Parts: sequence; C-alpha cells; structure tokens
Amino acid sequence: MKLIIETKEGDFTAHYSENGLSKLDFPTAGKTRAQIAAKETEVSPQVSHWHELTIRALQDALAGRQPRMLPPLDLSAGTDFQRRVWGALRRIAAGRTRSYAEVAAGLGQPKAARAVGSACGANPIPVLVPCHRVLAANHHLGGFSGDINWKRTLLAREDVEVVEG
DNA sequence: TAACATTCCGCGC
DNA sequence: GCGCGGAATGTTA
Repeated sequence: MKLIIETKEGDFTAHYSENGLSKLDFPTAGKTRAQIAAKETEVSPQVSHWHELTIRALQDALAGRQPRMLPPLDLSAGTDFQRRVWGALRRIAAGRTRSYAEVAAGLGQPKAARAVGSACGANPIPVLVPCHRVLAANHHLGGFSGDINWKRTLLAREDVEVVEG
C-alpha cells in the first residue's frame, strides 16, 4: 500500500505493510502524477491512521523538530545488523550527531564503522530514522546514498554545524 | 568475491 | 593545516 505525503520539499511516498510504515521515498521529479493516481485504492482505517501519524512526524522532522509520535515501523526487510544500526540511529536526538565509528562502538563493534555506513545506506525510512545525523570523523559531512543535499538540508534545519569534505 | 554513506597513518606541500 | 594514497575493517548481494 503506497500513499503520498505532500510537503514543501516535494511529494514523499510512504509504503505500508500489515505491520506499519515499511518504506519512505524522497520526492523524485516527474513521478508525482502517476503516484497520486496510484493512491486511489481503498485504504483501511488502520493504514489511514498510520498515514496521519507519518504525515505529522515527517513535517516535524523536516522542520528540525523531534516528532512526538511515530507510526509503527516495519523494518523486517533488514538484516539483524541493519536493524541494530537503525535502532541506534533512532536514539540520536534532533540536533545531535554521532560518527560512524561512535555508532559502531555503541553496538559493541568498534571496527565496524564502514559496515555502519553501509547499513545507513540501506535504511528504508530516511528522515524518520535519522540516517542523516551520522557524520564522518570530527564532523565531516561524509556520504549519502541519495542526493547529498538532503543530508545538508536536514542537518541545517537542526542547526548542526558540519565540516564540508 | 567485490563493493561500500569509514578511519587511520604517512607522506608532501 | 589540507589533500592524497593505501591498508584494515564488517556486512551484504
């Protein structure tokens, strides 16, 4: 089940499974019309309610605020390691950052910094699972799997200082 | 096995 | 200080 969320940044696409929000896509130019047409199938009250929560959470996150409430997240598509990383990311408050190495150390695997980067790239729910708050060593920007400008924008909204590089 | 959203160390400037 | 090259590193398809 896939539904659109219209924001000032463009139209996000939210995917729902039986268990909750399973995927969130950044706006992609040109796809809007087709996706809006696709949302017209019947929506259960359950999904409808989750979608309300997703919309509010996304709008808070885009404004740099910590969402009060999230919909249930269905992260079952990930591996064990990825789910551990994503869980650690959700404990980083808005406006705070960690390095890939710090996240790795928090999992008890201080040498897995690069693996943490890979797991961040596999994150199906960006913004709400704050993959953008993970920077390279000493506040260098580091990478991003999509448009690196999303990482810059989201961090700027949270008043985070970043070193380019 | 190869590909990474890393990090560290040793250079030369 | 900054940039670059190379090696070690864990996870994944």
